Amino acid sequence: MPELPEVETVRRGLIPALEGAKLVEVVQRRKDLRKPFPENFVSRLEGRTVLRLERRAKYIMCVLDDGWELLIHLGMSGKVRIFEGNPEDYQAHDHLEFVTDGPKWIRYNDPRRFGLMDLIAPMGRSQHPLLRDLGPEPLGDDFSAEVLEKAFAGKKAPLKAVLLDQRVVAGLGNIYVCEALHRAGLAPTLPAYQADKDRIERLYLAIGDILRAAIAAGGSSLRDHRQTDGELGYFQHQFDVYGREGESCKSCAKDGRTTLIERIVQSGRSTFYCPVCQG
DNA sequence: CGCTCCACCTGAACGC
DNA sequence: TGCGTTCAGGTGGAGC
Repeated sequence: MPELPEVETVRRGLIPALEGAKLVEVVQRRKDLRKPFPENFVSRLEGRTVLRLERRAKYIMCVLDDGWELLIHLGMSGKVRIFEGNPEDYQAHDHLEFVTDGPKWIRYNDPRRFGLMDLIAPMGRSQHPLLRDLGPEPLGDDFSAEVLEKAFAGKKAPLKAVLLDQRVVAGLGNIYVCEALHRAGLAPTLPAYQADKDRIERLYLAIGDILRAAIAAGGSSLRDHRQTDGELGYFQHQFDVYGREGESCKSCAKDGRTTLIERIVQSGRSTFYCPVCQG
């Protein structure tokens, strides 16, 4: 499910409930998600205070008062909800609960269990196997057209596949890659090394524009994504291509042309694009 | 190493 | 109504 804008929406939603709050009780209902929970997960969290919530790529990092960090990845279907006080009985796939001294009740639900959690030792973030190979944050100072240019050099994989590679730039997924390529007017099938400076500059700008707009809309809700209050995200209404196979291209329509969005499969995943303005 | 494919898991949507 | 098939926002390991 969640790409950078959805994860950032969840992080922002969690701030008022978790920053400065003590975890007075942690309820863990199964031993694993995609990976096993860390050893003694509950006892290592109970009594800890959360100092800050940060985000790296699609990971939420909870910085704890003992220097350790709780790392959360939502996988495809992970959801975090915040309740005031004790919510009614738990439902299927409610795998984890955090009770704070707030008292806010934070619940992690993940039907497909592609999510994962881990504990990172103090100062261990840069060595962590899930984090160490990540590329730059697309909304951070380390990301630029030059970074893309270097990453694209010599790569004959299509732009779609290269932008999904978290080592190139961290946080994009299937939706926002499709949308960014459309906004930049680039064919998803173009071998990365063939993209010239001009196109790369457009792509760089498009990525930032799309992500900022999506965060402002609370992310995109297709099936699973919810904000932490249960509210939907709204960016799906602004999609130009994603999920719009057979519908008309909005930017072509502005130029007085009628063209239809197409769907192809690249590295096993749907790509939506306009064959005319992404020529 | 570069690249593609597949499995991991559940549920929703669709066709018959 | 029910059953089988397909697909889904991610990721890492297998395999070529």
